[in-house]
Amino acid sequence: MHLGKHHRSVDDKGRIAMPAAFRDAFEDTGYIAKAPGHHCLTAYLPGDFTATIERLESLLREGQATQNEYRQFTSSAVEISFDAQGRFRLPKELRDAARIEESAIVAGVGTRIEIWNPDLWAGVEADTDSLQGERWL
Amino acid sequence: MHLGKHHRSVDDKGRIAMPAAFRDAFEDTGYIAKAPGHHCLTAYLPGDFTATIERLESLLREGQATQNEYRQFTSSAVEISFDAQGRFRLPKELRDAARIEESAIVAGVGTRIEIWNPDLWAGVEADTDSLQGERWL
DNA sequence: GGGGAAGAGTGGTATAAAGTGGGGATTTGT
DNA sequence: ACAAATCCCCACTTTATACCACTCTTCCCC
Repeated sequence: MHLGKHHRSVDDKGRIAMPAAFRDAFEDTGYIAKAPGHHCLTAYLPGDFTATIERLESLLREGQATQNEYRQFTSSAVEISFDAQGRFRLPKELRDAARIEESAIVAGVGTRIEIWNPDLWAGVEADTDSLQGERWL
Repeated sequence: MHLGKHHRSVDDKGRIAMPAAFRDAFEDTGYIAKAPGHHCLTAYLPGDFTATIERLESLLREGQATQNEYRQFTSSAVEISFDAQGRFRLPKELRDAARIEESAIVAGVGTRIEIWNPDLWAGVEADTDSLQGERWL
């Protein structure tokens, strides 16, 4: 279970410090891919990533997903590793896709971890139209 | 069942003493998240928090809740722990969201525990328009 | 009622960890 | 061979965490 929102600087080498709260969940490596819709990126623990791939492949066999969806997801994904300070490198390709420049929001979203352009994330928080917490509080 | 209202100081490190009346209900940890509408914060026992998350995820699968609702709730949440004096640390992010500065009201609200800016809490107590206790007294 | 003990609430200090920036060697590609 | 990108260290600043000290109230028990 991943919780909490963290603002992180992105240096000119594309390095981002994984928040300590999430870091322990990763052993040595992890995976990052474009989220469907490409508004943000999603970071996966190794086990979660392979499970996601298998789920997608299963949908593919059942005709519930397209080959191009499969192509986009797998080809956007990269394996990441951490340096001695707990940082990982986000390839320029993925930074551009999510419009991430000098800083980013790393958010724990329950089952997943998302990486956002701060301005786009502000849009998520401004979306109060859907706030109807009475239903689940 | 949580009852009672307690005024607590918040020091410059964001520490708040959990009222002794509530403290025993928490074993070692608990969770705090922004309440929908963000007028206050809600503190959860570990079991209550996971139950709430599961309720929300269930609504999400059924299309009764949005991804942004899920993002807002999970990314606002933090796990808390208590020091030897029974205090927990409230991150600045959450203090700002609930406009909590040098003191706060910690109130037992039956099924949940809420944390308020004292002035905003005064507004709750001043709201006598909606008092219609005849129906349930 | 007085004295003492225990618990609750508050404040401060020291230590460890997290986050950030940068240099230089090595690799990669052109 | 050269430029660009990547990797591996090292250094510094800020923030969090653990620890210790003190006050005040409450509750016993004598």
